[in-house]
Amino acid sequence: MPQQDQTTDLVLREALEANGQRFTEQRAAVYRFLASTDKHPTADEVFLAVRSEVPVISLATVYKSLETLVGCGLAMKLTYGDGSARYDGRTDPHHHARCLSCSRIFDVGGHLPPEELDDLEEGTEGFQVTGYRLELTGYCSRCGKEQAEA
Amino acid sequence: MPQQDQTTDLVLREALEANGQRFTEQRAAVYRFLASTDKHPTADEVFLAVRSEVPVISLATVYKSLETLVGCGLAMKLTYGDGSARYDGRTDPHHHARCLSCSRIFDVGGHLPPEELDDLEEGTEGFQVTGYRLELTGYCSRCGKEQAEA
DNA sequence: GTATCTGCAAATTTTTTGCCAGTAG
DNA sequence: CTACTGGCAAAAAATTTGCAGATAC
Repeated sequence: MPQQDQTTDLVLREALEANGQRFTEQRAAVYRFLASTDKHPTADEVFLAVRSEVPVISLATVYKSLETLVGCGLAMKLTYGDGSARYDGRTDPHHHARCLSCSRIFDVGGHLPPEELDDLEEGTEGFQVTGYRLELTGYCSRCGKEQAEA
Repeated sequence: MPQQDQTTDLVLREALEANGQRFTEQRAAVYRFLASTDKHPTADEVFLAVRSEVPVISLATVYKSLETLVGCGLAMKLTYGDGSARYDGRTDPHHHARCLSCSRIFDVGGHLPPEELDDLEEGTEGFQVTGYRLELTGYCSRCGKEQAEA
């Protein structure tokens, strides 16, 4: 097992134990895949990818594992209008850009300055804000090109 | 029919015609309901509400009508991790605050200053930004109170 | 008159659940 | 050991679709 995977496994083990959950090979495989990609796969895509490394895993287990990871703060669940949920292994503050044509998700760095959030919170009347999610919509370079050519 | 409904119907009619679609009583009922509430109902909730006014409408038609409205720019489809999509009849720029406890959605006024968006777009490398969506997460006044009491 | 829309029921898609055997701690 | 997990298959939930009759224009 590569050095990097050992580190990843350790992170996972500690997060699981902190939440009173057990470390299992299936959860590790799901987490390793999520941590290794900058894509934002659906549960089914995770299943297909993981199955090629850990042949014995079921789709239901992938769903359960993903929810466990989300519960431990090691992944984020993203939902868009296209039917299935997507999962993101990055937990540092960042945003997403979603292509309206091909539905792929891209990472965007940076974060809003605190004063902007304060301004927004002013209008919330007793709503206690703990976080936020920002998503740009538009067309990725590939789809934008196709549009221009059409 | 109240004056306001006549205006609402006219808006709908024009938007539909601009998109080559027909004005129907079912679409009007769905749109009137969406425009009259500041809730963010699911398709099923729209169905239940509309059915009490227009007894003969089916859930499938509600789904079709909602998609038509979204296509005409008269409504927005919002998805969260809780299974079903929600629809928002407000089309002016505004944000949402979602309660992590009860899952209700609240409107938040205001919009980001353009320079913030420009900053974000810098990191997108060829992604052509057409819009954005910002969502605050936290606890609404009702659920926040319950938490404090517990 | 004709293309579009609706209602119905059936199909699809996505996600969750119950239950028994297996395994981590 | 004992409780938590995984696999399987079945169920549930959400949404979409095919088609015949109805309707807007």
